[in-house]
Amino acid sequence: MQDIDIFSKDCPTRFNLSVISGKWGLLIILALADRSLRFSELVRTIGGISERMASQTLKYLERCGVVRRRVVQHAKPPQVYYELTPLGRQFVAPLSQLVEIANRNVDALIYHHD
Amino acid sequence: MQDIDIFSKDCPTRFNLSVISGKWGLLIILALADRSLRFSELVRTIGGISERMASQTLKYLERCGVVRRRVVQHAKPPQVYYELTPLGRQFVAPLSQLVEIANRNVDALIYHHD
DNA sequence: CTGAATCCCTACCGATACTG
DNA sequence: CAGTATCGGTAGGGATTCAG
Repeated sequence: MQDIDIFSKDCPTRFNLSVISGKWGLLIILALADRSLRFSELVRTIGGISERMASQTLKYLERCGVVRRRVVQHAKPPQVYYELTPLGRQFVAPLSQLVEIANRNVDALIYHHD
Repeated sequence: MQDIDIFSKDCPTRFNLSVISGKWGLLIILALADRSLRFSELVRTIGGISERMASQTLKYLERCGVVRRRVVQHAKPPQVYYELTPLGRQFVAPLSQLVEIANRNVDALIYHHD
């Protein structure tokens, strides 16, 4: 714990938070919160996401150790499941809280023009 | 509350979360968590942020009702303080939790190449 | 001190088409 | 079904300069 300062320019934690700073990371993590999903299920679940971004973001989250990819062998057509790792699961609670806050204040939070 | 579905394509909440999805929003909110800061204090606090992005992001957060701008009159040179609104303060707790998780797992979370 | 203005670049992202 | 490949637009962001 000790010397980590998120306000420091080169703080690795700052980079780590990029798992949710993108457009889709947060949504994917929450989509997988309850149960593992197949690729196409995930795409259908998250309205507006393209297959390209689903694939790309999943790969990124996997590389960060947040998501695990599980292939069901001998299945035709192939089945690939995605699920949160224990590490990824830790993010669910605070992210859910953020969403709740945003929901509660959905009227106040709107961008006020001029 | 009721019908808000974050997985729906046009969910306003999804947009609202853009206050933290950028590169600087989360850091600014946490920097202002303890006390209000002047513009240059904020820039110095958050390592690596440019004046341009500080100004731009603050304006954005202000428009969203998360940050309030307070000008001290009759001060020369001018003093401008930024502070969280009650709405903004709600985000502090979950965001702190995210940072803590990222800190705890700073080694595991690193992007794994190949 | 507190920004606004400009320039420019890149990374992100959407759309579409294609593959095993 | 589960992706990859390619193309191109756009918004995010850095560097620098200027202004009240």
